[in-house]
Amino acid sequence: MSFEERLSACLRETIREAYGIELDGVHVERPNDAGHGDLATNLALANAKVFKRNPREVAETVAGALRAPFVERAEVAGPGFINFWFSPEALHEELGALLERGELYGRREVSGEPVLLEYVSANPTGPMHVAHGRHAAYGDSLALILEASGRAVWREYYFNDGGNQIRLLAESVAVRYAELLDAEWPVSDPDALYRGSYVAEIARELAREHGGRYLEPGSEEALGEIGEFSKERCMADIKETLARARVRFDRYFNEKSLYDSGAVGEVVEELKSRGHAYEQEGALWLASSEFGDDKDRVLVKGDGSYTYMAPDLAYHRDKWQRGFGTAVDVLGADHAGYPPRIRAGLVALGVPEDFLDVELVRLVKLFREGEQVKVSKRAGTFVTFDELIDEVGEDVARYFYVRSSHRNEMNFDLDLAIEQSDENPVFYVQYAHARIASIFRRAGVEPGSVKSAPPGDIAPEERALLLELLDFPRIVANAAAKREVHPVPTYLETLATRFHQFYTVHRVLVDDAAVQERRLALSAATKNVLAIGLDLLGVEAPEKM
RNA sequence: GCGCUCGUAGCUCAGUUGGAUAGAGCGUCUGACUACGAAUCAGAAGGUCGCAGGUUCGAGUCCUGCCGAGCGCGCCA
Repeated sequence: MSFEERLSACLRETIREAYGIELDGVHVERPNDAGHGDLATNLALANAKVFKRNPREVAETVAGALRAPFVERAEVAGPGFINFWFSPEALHEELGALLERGELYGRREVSGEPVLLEYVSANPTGPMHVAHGRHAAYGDSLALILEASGRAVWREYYFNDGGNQIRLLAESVAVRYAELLDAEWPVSDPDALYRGSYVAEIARELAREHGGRYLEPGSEEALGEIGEFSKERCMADIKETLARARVRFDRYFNEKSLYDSGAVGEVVEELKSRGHAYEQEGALWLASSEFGDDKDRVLVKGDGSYTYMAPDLAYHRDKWQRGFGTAVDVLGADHAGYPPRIRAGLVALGVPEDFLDVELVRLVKLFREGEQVKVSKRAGTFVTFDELIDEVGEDVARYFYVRSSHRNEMNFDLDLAIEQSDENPVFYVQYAHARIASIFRRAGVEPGSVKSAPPGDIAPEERALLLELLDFPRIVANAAAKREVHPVPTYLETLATRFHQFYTVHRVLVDDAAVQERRLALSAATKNVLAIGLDLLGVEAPEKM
């Protein structure tokens, strides 16, 4: 149990004894100002109405009556805050416990129902671009953070290969393919075609591998084959990029399999039989407005084909049937209208309303030389995730993406990212790790072998560093609960700062054996937490830089 | 028009149930390497937290209105 939790419990106990009052919870927090103690509480102020007494008087009473073995000193300050300082013995005990936990520090035992996390889910109609990169970095780190917080996570990538996107890709490739072979492929709408250079590349590969075998302009069958080929190429390319960015998935789920298994048809029939679908103007509608959506949605179009809603509902029902307790979809903010309608459909199918959670990731705005770059896949004016990694490297790319909240729009200045990539904050954090590794090399000690620290007075810089280290489990738990990744980089930068400050003032390798042992313990703990934290972000923790 | 989200330093961003003097990085300026890595540290400058009200002992945080930006409101996904 953390100091926060223990102190909070002690305070409730003290208040129960002193006033006979049972408070629901006592809020304890780390003050911004080190002069305000290691922990502080505003309980006397926050509960002034309950106590019906002057907050300062309550604070004095509580501070005087508190019995908490790890607290050395409690002081009343300001209008009624109580500030607490830990005893050196308790701090050393915590440091020892941290070292003992090793790489499991900050992790909770896995329990509860597994969560299915779906992210990226880019359709295989081209390479991943920088916005997909943000989804990949956020999703993968979120999965790691959820796992650290004790949730079992299954990662899934869903892609549409049943609709007309693939057909459009096929036509785009077919036109180029025909050109290569001095022929012409007729298309209904030339302006709708994809134009990126990858289209021509796929066409070249098609010609190289299969020659003129599919050169049957206008043939639907040939187009289907070209679509298959193109889709496979794009998917392979996407998987390669994901692997490069250290983004993992347990399963790639394709839309087509839902048609093949009959799941789509089943869902539509079930909605009909449950009385939540009706025919109108030649189409079949889902009565989603009965379940909180703004309006009803079309499930089956007038021409008999399904809208995306049908397979999507089949997919999400499949998630539910597979026994997951929660499904979290990571989607682009331009899909904001999606959650209410898909949730409505699920409720209509008898799936609990809170089964599906959605995290919307905001747009990535690209800038080049101060000017915004309009991204268009069809026009081919986009920057790929691969190109970004080429420029700045995997670590910078991943760190940069998750450093800011996914709920906010991100301005990505390419020139700045490239120019400043050697001053990126990720190196600041990595440097702290490498610096510590260097100390241990010099000392001839294995960091992992340090399991305890001798007690003794500690300097303010050491205390500040240690308190920061002890805050890590709370950071992970909060990040998981709020499904945010960015608190982790923020924390790591603060931790790195605490270490650099400590390092500047105190020498680790000194003659006094007890002092050296304690500082090595502190350094080993810092190295451990930095490595764990960076790992949650998919970033390397280097021994040397 | 209706709905949702957002607005914090020149730039990119943090800010823990509402708490004490709103913090980092980059950029600018000034210092610090003859013992463990200067990819570092110390300091300075830089803010009406979009604007105006309200609730509260206390508001960047909660409520209302306004201004500005983005997204949604398809038989597209």
